[in-house]
Amino acid sequence: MDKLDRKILSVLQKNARASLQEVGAVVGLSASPCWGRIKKMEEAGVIEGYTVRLNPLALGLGDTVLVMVTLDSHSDNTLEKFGEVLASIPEVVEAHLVSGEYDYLLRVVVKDTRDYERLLREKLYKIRGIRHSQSSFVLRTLKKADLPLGV
Amino acid sequence: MDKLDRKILSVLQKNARASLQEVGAVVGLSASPCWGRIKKMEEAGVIEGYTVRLNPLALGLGDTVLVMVTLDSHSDNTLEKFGEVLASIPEVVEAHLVSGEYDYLLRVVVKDTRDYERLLREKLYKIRGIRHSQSSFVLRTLKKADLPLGV
DNA sequence: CCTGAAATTCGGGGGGC
DNA sequence: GCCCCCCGAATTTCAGG
Repeated sequence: MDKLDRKILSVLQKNARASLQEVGAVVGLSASPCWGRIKKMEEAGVIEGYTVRLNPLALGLGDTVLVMVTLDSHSDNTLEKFGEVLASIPEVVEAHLVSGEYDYLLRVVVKDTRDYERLLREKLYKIRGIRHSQSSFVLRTLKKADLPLGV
Repeated sequence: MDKLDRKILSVLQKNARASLQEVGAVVGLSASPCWGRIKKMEEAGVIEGYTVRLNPLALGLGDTVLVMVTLDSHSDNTLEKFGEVLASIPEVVEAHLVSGEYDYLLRVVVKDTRDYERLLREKLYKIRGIRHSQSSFVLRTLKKADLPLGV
């Protein structure tokens, strides 16, 4: 992981389909060493995969909701069960155990507020062990940036 | 945007470097119509780009912090200024205007708690117009999923 | 809108420096 | 380590159904 590796990652973060020659041109290498470095970072687990950035609105997913959750009990069992249930709800795209006033922060993506109400009623409110939850709608996204690689 | 398009996106979300033949094999098409559909979705803005999923820990970025911010004033000017300042801080990887008890939720990625303290002191606390802020560390991530495409 | 094939570009892997 | 070159595979274009 030297400066060149970080430069390569920075290019790939902006466009993961850039050809090796394009990557090489930016970082000042030819294609083959770039290829070797990328393979190495894939094997080392630095690169976890390649994905597409989608526009949720264009897909009919108009609302993102941040849900702050507090659990009743903090036993290993409750925690594990909660994780399992969340894994089975596709609208829950992120779930984090956090420090502070509440226990979890979920990011939920839905079509609209009606869809969210349905999700709350049919899925989230049915989860046992939730003491309290608070929903916060994303009204506007000001920034969505790549990881800071310092290059 | 029919079922096939969503299926293609679902494949690309899991692996944006899948060859057109691999994509085609999954959705039941040959390579060329897949290519055409992908191009169309790129032009329509459904696909915003391709990126790499990185392991922050492997890059020395050990801590993710969620910062809830309340502003003093909600004038257009304050709001715009705040956005501009956030744009210039690479550690702030996401910033959302939200409904509810506070105004903004930021996602900040740093090396460690010392690094976060430095960021707070040198950058965030210097921003004019912040009434209150509250930091919440991500202790564990239970889920990180693709957008729900219903396929 | 698809299939299938042709032309072009790219990925993946050697050998030399 | 990197660069250059080669071969097989992928992308992209375009005929025809």
